[in-house]
Amino acid sequence: MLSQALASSHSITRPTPRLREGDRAAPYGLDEHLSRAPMRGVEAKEHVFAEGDSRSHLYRVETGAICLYKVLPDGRRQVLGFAYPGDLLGLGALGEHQFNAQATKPSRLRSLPWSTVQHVARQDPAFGIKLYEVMSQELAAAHDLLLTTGQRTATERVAAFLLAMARRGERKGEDATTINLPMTRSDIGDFLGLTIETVSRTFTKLRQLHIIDLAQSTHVHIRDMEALEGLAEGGR
Amino acid sequence: MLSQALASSHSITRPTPRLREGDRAAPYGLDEHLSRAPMRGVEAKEHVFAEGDSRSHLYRVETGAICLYKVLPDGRRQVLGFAYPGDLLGLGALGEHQFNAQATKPSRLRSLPWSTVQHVARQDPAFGIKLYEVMSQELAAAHDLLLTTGQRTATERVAAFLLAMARRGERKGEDATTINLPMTRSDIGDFLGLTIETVSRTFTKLRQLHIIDLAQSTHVHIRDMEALEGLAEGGR
DNA sequence: CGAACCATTGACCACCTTCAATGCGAGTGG
DNA sequence: CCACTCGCATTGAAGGTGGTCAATGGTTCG
Repeated sequence: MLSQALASSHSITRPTPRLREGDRAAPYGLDEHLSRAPMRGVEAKEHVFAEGDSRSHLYRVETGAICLYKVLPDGRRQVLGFAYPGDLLGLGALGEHQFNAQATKPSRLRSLPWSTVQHVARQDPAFGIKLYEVMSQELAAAHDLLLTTGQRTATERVAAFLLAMARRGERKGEDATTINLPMTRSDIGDFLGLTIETVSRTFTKLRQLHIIDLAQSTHVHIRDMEALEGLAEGGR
Repeated sequence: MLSQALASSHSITRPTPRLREGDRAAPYGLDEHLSRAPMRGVEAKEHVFAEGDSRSHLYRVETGAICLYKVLPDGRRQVLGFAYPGDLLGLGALGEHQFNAQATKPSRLRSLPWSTVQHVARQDPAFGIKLYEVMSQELAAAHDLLLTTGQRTATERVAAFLLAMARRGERKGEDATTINLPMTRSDIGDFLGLTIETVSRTFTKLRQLHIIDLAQSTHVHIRDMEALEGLAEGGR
């Protein structure tokens, strides 16, 4: 058993946990309801919901990008993740929302009242299990981010972030070497636990190393994928 | 609606998100099975399971304390949390465990095969929903830890950690001003994203400020709860 | 064209890490 | 019973990474 080999900690070599985006795909049954649900448009910087709001609706992002974050009383902000088209929004313990959800650019979402979700749950006894699996993926994504913000250096964090974005685009059929960043440096910094200056300097450093191109600040082209992967894993 | 007031970010004042321990209480039905489940003993430093192991059992901690962590290839470690008596262990997406679970001291756990869990799920249509709620709490705890490791200073992190431990003890009927730490400085450091030296120095600093007493390294007495709360919230 | 916002770059510095030595407590064997 | 050892915690000194403060540059939008 593996437990034996782990008698002392710090001795494990595994595939690096990657910074993953929680793919919040909707379970069957819910999909149909969502596809018929009314569309809600939000402008850039507008909030879909805020921490403390009662959990009135379940959302699915159709277009745009939503930034999920928590704030400390003095304004320091931690971005927990981003929701992209196809992702579910608003899942979580009953009662109130535990974080804020703010559009980083004009976006559209399908919104389904929780009463409908509960209706679906009653129809489908396996529905709860599916929600559980969605939450498990969210939790795994949060754990990966914890590992990143808690242990990695600035360069590693930015490299891991870019790779995660590239892979996300790839899964959606886009070119893996081309990344479009639908968020500001501030969003990225607060996501990775860095300041905007450090994020910017790290981008510049990657550009000077010929690992990426930066035509515009929102448009990244990966020149050297292997180097980027090397940096993300422990290249400091 | 609150969304209005949030048109610009960084303008929110809410009760500070506290570093919370995920109370992994078992849903009804499962409890009965768990109470009859065989007990498994683990020694200090022994692993209950490792990342990559197949998810064969669901555990409930009966005595002791279990450290949950992930490691990077070069050995850097992020502790995701600790499981104490009453907490469930081994929940998560199907397939493989996503992190390691290692006893910090001699511990005992009830272990239930996943086949039994699935049996319970078939009996109780609401069981999935309960699992979902448990995972939601886990996710909220992970988000709080993210906010802490990503944004707080060393002093704030340690203060928040001590407060979380004090409140946990309080909920179990213990004196809120007395904390027993069933883990090493290394575990605490890897939990908070700090080195053992910084953790140790911060403890010393809190002692010199007459906020805590440190009879032994594992035994903390809180002298000034309000000061500790102040530090945790933004006292730097 | 001007204004507002965001990103970049530079200089300085603080906090935390790193490296190293010492202290302390528990367990073991002489 | 004491000496020895091992693991863990504490303390000190030095250095680096990333933060802070500030100025400049670029882009978008009215």
